[in-house]
Amino acid sequence: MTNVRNRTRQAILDAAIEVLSRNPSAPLGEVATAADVGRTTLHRYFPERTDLVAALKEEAKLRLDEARLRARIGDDTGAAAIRRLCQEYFDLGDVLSLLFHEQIAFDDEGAGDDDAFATVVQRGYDDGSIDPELPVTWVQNIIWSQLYAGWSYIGEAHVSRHEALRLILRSVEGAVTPR
Amino acid sequence: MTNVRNRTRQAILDAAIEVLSRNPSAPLGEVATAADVGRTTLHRYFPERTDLVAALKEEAKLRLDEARLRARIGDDTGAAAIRRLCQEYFDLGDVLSLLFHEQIAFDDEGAGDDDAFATVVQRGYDDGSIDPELPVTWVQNIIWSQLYAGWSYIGEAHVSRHEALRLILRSVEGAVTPR
DNA sequence: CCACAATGGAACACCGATGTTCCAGAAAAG
DNA sequence: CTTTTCTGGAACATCGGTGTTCCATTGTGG
Repeated sequence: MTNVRNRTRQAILDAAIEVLSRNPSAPLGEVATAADVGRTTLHRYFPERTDLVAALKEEAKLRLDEARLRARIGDDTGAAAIRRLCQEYFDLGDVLSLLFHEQIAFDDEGAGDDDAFATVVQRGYDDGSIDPELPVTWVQNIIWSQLYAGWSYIGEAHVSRHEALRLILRSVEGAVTPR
Repeated sequence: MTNVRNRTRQAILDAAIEVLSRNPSAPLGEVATAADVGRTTLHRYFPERTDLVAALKEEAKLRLDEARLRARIGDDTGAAAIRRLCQEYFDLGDVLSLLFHEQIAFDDEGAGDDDAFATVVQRGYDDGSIDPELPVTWVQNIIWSQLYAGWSYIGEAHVSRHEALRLILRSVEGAVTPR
């Protein structure tokens, strides 16, 4: 039934996120294996590789939106909102690496997201928690790059997720706060 | 003669840096074309793809070392030294993207480089220009991720190299300075 | 000018990933 | 239990990148 199909489809997507985030050009067979599914079945759900990648972008965008909602970026000062946003994004884990390796990142998030983010930063300019010298897009870049740095740091330095998150928040705040 | 050979070899390496930094899995034919060289010739200098990649790592390490020397990281405060290091690294351009896409980055730079860097950061701890809460490796991560962010920012936001560098330096300094 | 080195194009075999088809077995729905 | 759906393995054709060989051409150095 459609229930089974959804479950299989989701299993494939999850596996794809895990595998392709580490190696964007991994063969589809690896994805299928990771999803505990035959390669045939994978092709049944996503006829071509591009179809899988497209669905993956959708999925990523979805999770990104959810994270943004959880962060309640409308509350508090701009900097505080961004801090919460970083925390939520951090928990996305593999999705982040995926967003990096593919060039799906910023521009592609959909206009709605960009606007919401711009509003937050603007609020930060006004309430004095974000340096007005830094353009909105640059603030965005800082966040992404620090998140990526944090995740790779976990792998390199054998550090807990918690500690990595602490460093990320510290660095982003330092980079964004007016001097 | 060996003179001609060196020139050809270098042309291939330069082209490889340019092409593979944008797309690490680009076919060798593209590299050859970019180098104005026949694919046959490329194979004559680098029999297998892995040979080219290895030589590329050498070349990158070389340029990295040169940049570090130019930065004179032994002088001034720790933060000032790191600032100059960022400037020099920034000028490496494509090499940076290459170092990112391959996993050649940090760990692989050779122990000598790591030690030199650790010394600088330590000096920063002592002279109060770098926050002692931030581990050496994390400072390293900040630098790399901000440099990468800066270069992608140039492509996205249509901003001059100079402006991107300014933002990088501003952000790194903010992230590293004790509060 | 001559000999030798270096080059690039063409043709080839090879390999791994991709996408397709077919079929038999498992699982869910009725 | 029976029917229908979903699955996964095997076999296959195809395609693009890789690495090799051969040969004719260019050009560099003596």
